[in-house]
Amino acid sequence: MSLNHYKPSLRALEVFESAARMGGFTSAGNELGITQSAVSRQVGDLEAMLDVKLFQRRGAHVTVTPTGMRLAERLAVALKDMRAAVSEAARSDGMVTLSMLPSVAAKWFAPRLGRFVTAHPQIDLRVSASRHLVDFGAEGVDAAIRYGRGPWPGLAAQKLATETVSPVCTPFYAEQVGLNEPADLIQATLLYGDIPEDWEAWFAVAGCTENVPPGPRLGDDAAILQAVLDHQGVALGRSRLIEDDLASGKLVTPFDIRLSASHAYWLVQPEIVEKSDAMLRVEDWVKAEFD
Amino acid sequence: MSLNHYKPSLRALEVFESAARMGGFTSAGNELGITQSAVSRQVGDLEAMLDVKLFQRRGAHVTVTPTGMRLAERLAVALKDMRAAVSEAARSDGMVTLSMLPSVAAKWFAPRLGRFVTAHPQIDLRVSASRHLVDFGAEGVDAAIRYGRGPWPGLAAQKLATETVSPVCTPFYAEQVGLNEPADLIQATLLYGDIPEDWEAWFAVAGCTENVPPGPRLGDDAAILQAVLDHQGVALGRSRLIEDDLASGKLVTPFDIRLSASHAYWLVQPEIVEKSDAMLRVEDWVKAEFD
DNA sequence: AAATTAGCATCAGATTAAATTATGAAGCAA
DNA sequence: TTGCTTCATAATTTAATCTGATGCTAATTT
Repeated sequence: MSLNHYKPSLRALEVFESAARMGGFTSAGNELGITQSAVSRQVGDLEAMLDVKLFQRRGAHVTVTPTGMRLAERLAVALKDMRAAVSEAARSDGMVTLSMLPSVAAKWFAPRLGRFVTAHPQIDLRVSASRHLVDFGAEGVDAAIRYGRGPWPGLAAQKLATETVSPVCTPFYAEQVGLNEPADLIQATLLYGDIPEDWEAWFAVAGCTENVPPGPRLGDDAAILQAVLDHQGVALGRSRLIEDDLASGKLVTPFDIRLSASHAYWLVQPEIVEKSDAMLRVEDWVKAEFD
Repeated sequence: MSLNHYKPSLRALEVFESAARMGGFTSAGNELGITQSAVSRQVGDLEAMLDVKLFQRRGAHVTVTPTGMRLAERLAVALKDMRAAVSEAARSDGMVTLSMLPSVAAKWFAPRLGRFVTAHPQIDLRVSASRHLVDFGAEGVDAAIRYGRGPWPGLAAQKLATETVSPVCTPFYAEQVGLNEPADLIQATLLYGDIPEDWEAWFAVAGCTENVPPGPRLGDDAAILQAVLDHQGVALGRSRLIEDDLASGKLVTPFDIRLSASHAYWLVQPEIVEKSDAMLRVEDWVKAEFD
């Protein structure tokens, strides 16, 4: 029956889609910059190949059949996607997208962004701040700064830095509650973050035998730091994220007792992918900034 | 800079996608049934056209760049869609898909299906039973039987039939409750359907001045008829949907008082689409069955 | 009814795109 | 080094696609 069993050229599909959308072969030819004759042949060949009527001919007019309509609609979507993907790819040269947690973006990256732009004006560096494990290919992300235990399957991970955690609060809050030694924390509001076990671990390191008082769990580290800045309580601050606020005096660490964090910062990238020049420079810069 | 600003041939994209997925030009060529050389050229031309590096070359090996990776992933999805659409279209010849409400499918269509198949063995008629207003193109539906006021914008609607509604219940239930005149319904459980106002309208037609008692609203007409068959109460039955159960004696209409329904049955199709022979025959059959 | 018009089909030939073959170079492994 | 694999490039061939002329059909106008 069908000799040439279906695997029509994409060109034929493209032409057909236009014909269906424009409602005629002449206007489709117009849109595509080819003649009516060419459109007619492509459509005819496609119909023969699929052994399906895509248009009903009646003299000077053609009308899509339901089958043709459905095919055309699906092709239209796919073609649009392809064109969008292509034009994005064409635009994305010299662009590097870095994914990281909102807290890292706000507290580590943002203060350094100005310096990066000065050092590398030709690189279009973008940050995608999100809390989920990013899908590099699908989301157009080139690399990620992750906070975790690493490594991750299928991904190349380079350890950037470890850090310590210690209680932080505002100077005002420390004085108000009277934080002189770890045991005074019993009187304070403890804010719990992404890794709630850390408070217990810190109390152990501090040699404090009292029960660890409970407190609100706000979830997002950026939100917790904001709460601390608002004099809401004491949180365990990650050394890499509180540098700035300590330097400016907005926050203080009332005790000099630090717990080594169980998680570290990593620079993560898909394994099979080749790094661009821009990417390599971003990578070097990130590593340098973490030292 | 870029002479041939982007509008690469779909073939080039197809070839590139394969190369990215297979991780090499030779194996891509293999997959596509062409030579390595052809792949190399397509990819090279594509890169030149977009002015983007899609692969990093190092002697005998190529590695996708992040940009290439992202492009390839998106193309892969689109190409898969296109191929699926094509092979579905090829398969869907002589097939007609009819959308209707589950209640209509169960009570009107199902009893007639055998007859249709006998009369038109060469037509592959499919029924899509759903309660939402179907999107013909996207869902691959050729026509719909709708119950409503019509017409609908962009759609060609032919009125099939009007109908009447009247209370129905099982003979057992009628006797148990003692349904002799409309006022006896006060003692019964009234089941409310998609158009709850109808009970009130029917009471008015019946000349019954009592307050209409409340009752459960089950929503789906098919569910309501099932509840009636289970001796759960009295519902307003649409004449077109209860024919069978009345004929078989499973249901009775205790009073011969009928309300003309505000809604009618319509055969609905997209306007711009050309009906196939199979579709025309289905259409004729549906109309005939509604008389 | 005849003429006109718009739009599609079809054919032979021209043009362009794509693929091939042959060859060279770059990396990698023994 | 010597193979071995794989990609790049160039010249050539092949295949796909397009064109232009012409004929056809159905609808519309005269």
